[in-house]
Amino acid sequence: MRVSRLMLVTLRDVPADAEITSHQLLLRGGYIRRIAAGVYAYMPMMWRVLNKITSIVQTRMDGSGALQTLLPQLHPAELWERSGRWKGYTAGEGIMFNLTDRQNRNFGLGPTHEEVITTIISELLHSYKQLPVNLYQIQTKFRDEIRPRFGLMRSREFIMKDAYSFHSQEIDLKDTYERMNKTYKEIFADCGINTVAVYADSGAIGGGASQEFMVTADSGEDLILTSSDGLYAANQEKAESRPPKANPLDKAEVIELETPDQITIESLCSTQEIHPSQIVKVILMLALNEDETTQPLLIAIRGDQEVNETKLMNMATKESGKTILDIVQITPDKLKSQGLEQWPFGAIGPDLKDKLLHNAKSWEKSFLRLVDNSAADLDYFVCGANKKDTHRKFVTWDLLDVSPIKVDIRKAKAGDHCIHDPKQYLKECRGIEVGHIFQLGQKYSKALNATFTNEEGKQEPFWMGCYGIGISRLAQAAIEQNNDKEGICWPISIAPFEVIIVIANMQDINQQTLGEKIYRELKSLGIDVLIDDRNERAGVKFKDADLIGIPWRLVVGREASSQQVELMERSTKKCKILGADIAIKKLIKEICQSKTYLRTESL
RNA sequence: CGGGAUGUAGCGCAGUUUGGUAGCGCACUUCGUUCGGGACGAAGGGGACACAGGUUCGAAUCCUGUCAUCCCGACCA
Repeated sequence: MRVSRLMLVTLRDVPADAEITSHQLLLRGGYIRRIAAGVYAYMPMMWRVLNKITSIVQTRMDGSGALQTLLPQLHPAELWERSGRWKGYTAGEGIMFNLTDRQNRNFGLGPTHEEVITTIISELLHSYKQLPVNLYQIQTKFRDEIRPRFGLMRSREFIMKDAYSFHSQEIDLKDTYERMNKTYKEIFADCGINTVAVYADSGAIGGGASQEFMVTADSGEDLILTSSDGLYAANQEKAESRPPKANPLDKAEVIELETPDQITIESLCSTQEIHPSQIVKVILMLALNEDETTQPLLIAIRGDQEVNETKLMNMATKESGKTILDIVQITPDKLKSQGLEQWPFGAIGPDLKDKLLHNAKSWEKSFLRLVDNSAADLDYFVCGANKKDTHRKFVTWDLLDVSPIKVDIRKAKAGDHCIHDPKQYLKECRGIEVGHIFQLGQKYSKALNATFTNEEGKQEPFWMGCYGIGISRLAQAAIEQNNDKEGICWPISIAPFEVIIVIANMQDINQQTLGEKIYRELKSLGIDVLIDDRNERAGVKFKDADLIGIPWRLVVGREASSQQVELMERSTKKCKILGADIAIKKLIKEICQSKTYLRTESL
């Protein structure tokens, strides 16, 4: 390809609405154009990058035995109603774009494809003998993100590879899940990016075990906790740890403390000379259920610890048996609108009585009481007395006439000691999620009544797994991980071009002739080569080549008359003056090496 | 949706306080000189100043409303 024909438009200034490096470089290099919030056009060079990633993904997925398909983007609401996700995905802060057709039927624009694929498979496959299968597609997805940001990182229209596997037994699902885990590691390695596999919450997709693949980068939206020995890594949403040791409170008879205006842990501790770990703090929340009921939650946790909202959501769902849309705090306003008297916020103990709810207009009449292990393990502690400006000291759980459900809803933090080995502690870093694999189990097959006949001749819901990779996000994440102050340094396997030939001075006929000759030769060898034949000054061409990040740069300049060229590696800036023939040989060797690596690994 | 900020040429910005009919740098066009790290000179082209009302002899500037974009929280590949 010729730069003169590439409609290459690069920007010197950084567009004001781009915050992170990778987004700025994509815009400056002319790779993408914004059309609306979270909606981007992929320009020709970007499309080449996406195709390279796509092709790596296809090679590896095909190699793993998966079958490629293409599913519709327009989904009938009925399908989503059957799985029970229509409301959650469209109402309130739901992320599914939806519309009605001319017959007034509801449709959604596919944010994910479990419903569609499960329906198809259940219609098509009826026997365990036809299983397992693993189907994937590479396709544009739509999610009406509450806040699109960072260019392709969180866009509303994006390219994703998603795969769905169907099994007759759980063990077989686990097998495929492990194979996908391995395949993903190969895909990311092929793409030339470093990822960390972390344990993850399965979130809205639901189901059992799940793992995310993170590109580590300071701009990442997720917080990752890893153990110092490298054996454990998890998203903070999921991470488990040992709480720091509490400062034990000596045994004594319960006393009441006067604690005027000491409604925060800090003020309580400094005035009463106690340690946060000696307190059981109580947080009052409301679970807004899908069936439009509202369940008050009373959560107790040790004073020096914080609640992990994801874990809380999961435990509250499990214990209440209801689908929860959201969890919000109970505020004085909310009490008022329920026609309830005000509660002594700041001095509430785990034994707050259900009686206080009896006059509520629409809330459930008793608390769902959860206590985090950190608080449940305290022998003697300080807690609110359920009276304004009053706390109690030396309280025990036996004294309180309540039996909350013991759970882990504590937020693990950097510095906490690990579950698998108390000698190890957690460190934190940020990451960009580029892949996620899930063992869905039978969640969707049950909801959609998708069954097969098992070996005993009985109907059984399919065992399912699902596996996603954000293709367009991955492209940007690769830049976030590979750039310098001059621009992008694409890993060669996903670079839009492998080499750029820069003719330093187009006026010089020797340079032009030699440049064109090398261009033809590299092209005939199947190398993705770009030639900068623009009538620009050398400096401009060098700046552009650095900015757009082509891995190899071959400059045909002053030494062209003696067949000498300059070969530079973009990422290392290592540069050599070589005879043209030798430079070509070296290039072929370097580029083919990266390609054969790809092929041999996939066997 | 809540909190904060910004909308002036393709991009980056000034002008808004104190109303007087739009400017700078980059990019673009033409000519000349230059030609290995975003050249220089000269001459050009491009703007209903986000939109809609209002105040005024006169509005980018003042008032009201709307919309869009970005940042901080919930969502996720």
